[in-house]
Amino acid sequence: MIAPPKPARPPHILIIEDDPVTRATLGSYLDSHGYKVSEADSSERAERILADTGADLLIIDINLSGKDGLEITREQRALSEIGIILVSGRTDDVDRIVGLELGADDYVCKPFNRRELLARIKNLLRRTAAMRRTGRRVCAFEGFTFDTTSRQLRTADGTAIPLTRAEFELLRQFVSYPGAVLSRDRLALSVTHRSNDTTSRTIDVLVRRLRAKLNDDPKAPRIISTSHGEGYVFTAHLN
Amino acid sequence: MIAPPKPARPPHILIIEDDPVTRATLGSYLDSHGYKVSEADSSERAERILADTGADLLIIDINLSGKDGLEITREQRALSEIGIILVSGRTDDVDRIVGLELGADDYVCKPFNRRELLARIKNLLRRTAAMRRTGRRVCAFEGFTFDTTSRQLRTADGTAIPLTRAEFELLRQFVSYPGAVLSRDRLALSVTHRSNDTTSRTIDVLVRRLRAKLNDDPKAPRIISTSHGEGYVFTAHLN
DNA sequence: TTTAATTTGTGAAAATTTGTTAACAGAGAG
DNA sequence: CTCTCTGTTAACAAATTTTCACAAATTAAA
Repeated sequence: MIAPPKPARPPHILIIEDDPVTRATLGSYLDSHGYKVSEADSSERAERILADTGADLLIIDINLSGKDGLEITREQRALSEIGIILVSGRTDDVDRIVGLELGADDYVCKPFNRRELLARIKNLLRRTAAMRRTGRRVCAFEGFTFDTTSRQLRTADGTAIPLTRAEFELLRQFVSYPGAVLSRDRLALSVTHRSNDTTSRTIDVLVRRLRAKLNDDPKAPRIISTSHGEGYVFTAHLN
Repeated sequence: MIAPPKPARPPHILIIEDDPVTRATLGSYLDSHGYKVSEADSSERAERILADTGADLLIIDINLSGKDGLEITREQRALSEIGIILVSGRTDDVDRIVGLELGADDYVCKPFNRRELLARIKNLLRRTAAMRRTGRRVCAFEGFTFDTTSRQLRTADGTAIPLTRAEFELLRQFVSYPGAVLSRDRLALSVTHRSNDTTSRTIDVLVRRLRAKLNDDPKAPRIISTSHGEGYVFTAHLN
């Protein structure tokens, strides 16, 4: 068995805020403190970013047009243990309590002190990092989230796509070694229970089925590419 | 090898507050919500309690005579990852920021809303749960609570679901090793003491009955997933 | 460029494993 | 002793995985 490499990367913070000034100011402040920052002006954009790249922590303005911050909180908390900090323009007890009871980790009112928010972010990331270690490992790519603990693959809108054991093992291998060409032999090692000879088409058939579930066209693959004569490569952008 | 049952505790909250009225009011409120509550009027008594019984979460008044709340925060954070919520009579930006930067998870100002504080406590305990999980006797998942001491399974509304001995042993194995694939052989070992019977369908039938009691659809399982050719996995996330 | 050799994609059948129902034996309670 | 409940087994249905035959694509050679 091969140990999965764990590249150290800065925590990824997604700011969901429709006021451009607040968003940009906060974004550059967090960026200057070494975080990877993404910005979204609506729930749709946010969901897109989460599906594509995932995030470690969400900073959500509660007063968004369209789907509001509380709704996003409810949905995301149902899907994962991601850190959530709500930001509101009003000092409203009801909003605050509802937000916290939906599972938001924190609630700060504008105008907030940036240094205070940074301290809260640090503490929350420490907590969620600890949880990630003992808990689940989930990654996101091309509009899918893949949770290796609950063995679930979901689309951006949260629909679960059932995977068979072999499909799950295969995808787990791929996301563990993104960008690396994996030979059929090696893939078979983690997927199959039988001793496979070189003429076996098992992996090819499995790749085909997995591609179908990922809506990946074999003639122009974006997620699992074929490396002729060598094997297959996971070519989607991870996290 | 079957893991021996270890002692469980409901979350233990230690209130460090020198005003007797605030302390007693908050204490009985949290007690009525099912937490184990201890009270201390000084850092000395708090340290004594922590040394004697430990705690999962500290609620600390920042303005204590003698060693103050910030000092306690610094010391405890150096010692452990215990949850810390600071309470202050003043709305003071400096105190708040210093407290948070020392590693306090939260900071609330008096007069605080009890329901809000309860929500914050719940969220924080959920975050620190991963660290306390080792050796729990009671666990919760997907709307169920499972008590390995009283051998009871309950739904969210408190309805008891009777489990047979075999079903109980099976579920205990699953919650003891969440996310791990458990072979039929191993499961059979803990359920009955007849092992190495490859043609037996006993475990399958038991899993089916357990799934039925947990309302888990075998075609899209969320709690007990099948790992074809290997066994079964507990895939719900433990709260 | 054309052709041959090799590799990959595809659909479906075969082999294997799991899900389901019902019946059966034995332990324990009354 | 009879009755109920639990665990086990058998038989068959359904799902998963492997194998196979052949089409399509890619590479190498002429």
